[in-house]
This record gives sequence, C-alpha cells and structure tokens, in this order.
Amino acid sequence: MVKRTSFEGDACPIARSLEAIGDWWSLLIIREALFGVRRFGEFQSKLGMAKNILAVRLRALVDHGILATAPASDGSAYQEYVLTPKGRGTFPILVALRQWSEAFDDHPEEIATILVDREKGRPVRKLELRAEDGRLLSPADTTLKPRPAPRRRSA
Amino acid sequence: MVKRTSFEGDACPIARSLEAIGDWWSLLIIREALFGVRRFGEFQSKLGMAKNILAVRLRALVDHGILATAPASDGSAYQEYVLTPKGRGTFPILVALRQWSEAFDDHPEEIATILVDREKGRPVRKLELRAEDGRLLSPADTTLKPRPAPRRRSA
DNA sequence: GGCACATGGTTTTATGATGCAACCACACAA
DNA sequence: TTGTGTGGTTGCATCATAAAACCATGTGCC
Repeated sequence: MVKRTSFEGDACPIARSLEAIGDWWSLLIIREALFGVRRFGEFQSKLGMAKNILAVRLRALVDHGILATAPASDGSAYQEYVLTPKGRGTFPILVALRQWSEAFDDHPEEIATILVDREKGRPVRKLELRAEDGRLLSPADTTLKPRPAPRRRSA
Repeated sequence: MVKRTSFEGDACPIARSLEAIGDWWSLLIIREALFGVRRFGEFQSKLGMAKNILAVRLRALVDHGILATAPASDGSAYQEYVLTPKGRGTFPILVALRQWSEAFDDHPEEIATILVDREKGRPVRKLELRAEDGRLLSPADTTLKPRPAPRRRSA
C-alpha cells in the first residue's frame, strides 16, 4: 500500500487535525466559507480549482463535520455548504497562518489584505500563547504531558 | 501543466503560508524540530516516513528559510537541521491546530498529550484573537481591508 | 591502513492524487 | 421544446508519494 499515510489513529492532535484539514485546498475552502461563500460554483470560481476535486473536498469536509449541507436559502432548489461550529473553530488556525505570513514572508508587499476588527477598522492583535496565570509563553516555556486518564464513574 | 497549483504569487497570506508548510509532512517535521529533533535519522524514525520524501521536505524547508543546516554540534561531521526564527514562528500555528483537535475531535480520548506551561505544569490557555483595545473577536467581528500602500520616501 | 557498520542520503519503480476537459443531470425560463 | 446555467461525474494525462533497493561517506575498532 502506498496510501497517502493516514494519521487517523495517531495520538498527536496536530497529526489528527492535519488528517482533516491538512491538504492544499481544505483550508482555502474554509477560508472562503468564513467569508460567507456557500455555493459550489462560488467556491469553484473564487478558488479557481478543478470541479472534481472541489466536489471531493467538499464531501470530505462534510464527512469530517466541518461543513454541512443546507437544503437551500435563496429559493433555488440547490444545496449550500455552511460551516458547522467545528468549521468555525478553525478560525484561529487561519489567523495564525495569516500572521505567520505577515511576520515572515519574504515578499510581504505582495500580501494584499490585512485582518481588522470590524468595529474599529484597526488591525487585530497577534495571537499569543499564555499560561493559565497569564504569563506569555514561548515554545521553550512549554512542554507536553501525557493526557490524564479520563475519570470513569466506576473507578 | 498540471503542476500542483502553486500559490507562490497569490495575494492571500493564508495561501502563501500553505505554499511553504501546507503539505502533509512539513508541519510534523517542524513539530519534531520544536521538540529538539535535529538529525535526519531522528526525523525519519520518529515520523516513520520514507527517507526520500524526508530529504525532499527538508530541502524545501531549508529553501523556505524555515530550517537551516548547521555543520555539526555533537562532534560528528554530519549536518543538522535547526529551526530558524521563521521556523519557530510557526509555533502558534501548531498550537492552534492542537487546540482545534482538542476542542472538536470526534475521539478526543485518543489524544495522548496535553500542552502545558513548563514552569507550573498547568495546561495553557486557549489562543484567542483580540482587537487592539483588547476586545475578544469572533470571526464575525473581523473583516479584511486592503493593505495600505507602503510609504515610500519620495511620496 | 583496512574492515564492518552506521548515517545520510539517491535511484527505481509502483500507485495514489491532481488537473483539465468533456460529458451528464437537473432546474428553470421562454 | 429548446436553451441556458448550476452542480456535479467521468476519463485520461501528469505529478507526487511511498517503499525498497542501492550507494557514498564517515566512524569505530583492530
């Protein structure tokens, strides 16, 4: 088997999320969905991707519970693809990717847009990782621990 | 051409970052590197991936300025792969992926590790997006604006 | 120096994924 | 009923990936 190395059973949460959204198109589809895109043709024209893989990706995202198909909305009998809460939960991932580009891209002048807070129109803050008590954490300030066993009733 | 649809010239910063780290293995390699892995064989055995694509990925990450090759460190004349600042800058992306899995995975009990603050050993806070003035922002509270033209000296 | 072995890859070959174009099914309108 | 637009599926060519074999260099030991 040469199957593209599934991470489905992997214990690492990063690998698990990549299993769902780790391919070239899925995150871009989610990005468009966060901007309100819902229709097949709209995804296809905005992303400029082949229709067959768009169909495959949309199905996979629906299977993963990231998108859901809604029967209609504008009257036409076609279906739409809307984000589930799980899908909207990817927002920090997209923001992190965006901020990484903004901070480290070799040609930042080619980046066309900035993410702003809608109310004030001002750029958002950078995402930062903090400890429970509020201290700012760098990668070196963190470590991994085994997950505590889930408490069972009859234990 | 069927070439895998490069996003190199794309104006969207998310697409640009996916161009560099949007494939199956790169983020996992970076994850290992953040844990201190430096040697080819160490990446290969920990990730269980084919050596040829590991070689291709490492080269690509070096080309993108995410890893750098260091001449040695433990005496042996082999080379090592160490993260650059740009590489360490992906940390929030990995944390966001991890937290997304923790929050939405269908089988969270299979996740083996939790990210804790090294000093206290307590779980870290969730990443959150805030406005300049500190307000917590949801996706709907944000919007995109065209990037302001860079100020030139002779303008 | 010479030999075995480990490290760090490259080459070969098979298969899965991607991209494009063509085709098809259905809804809606004239 | 013919036409048009949306929303896909199917075929085929090409690319990327994976596994295993191979190879080059370094390292340890005598």
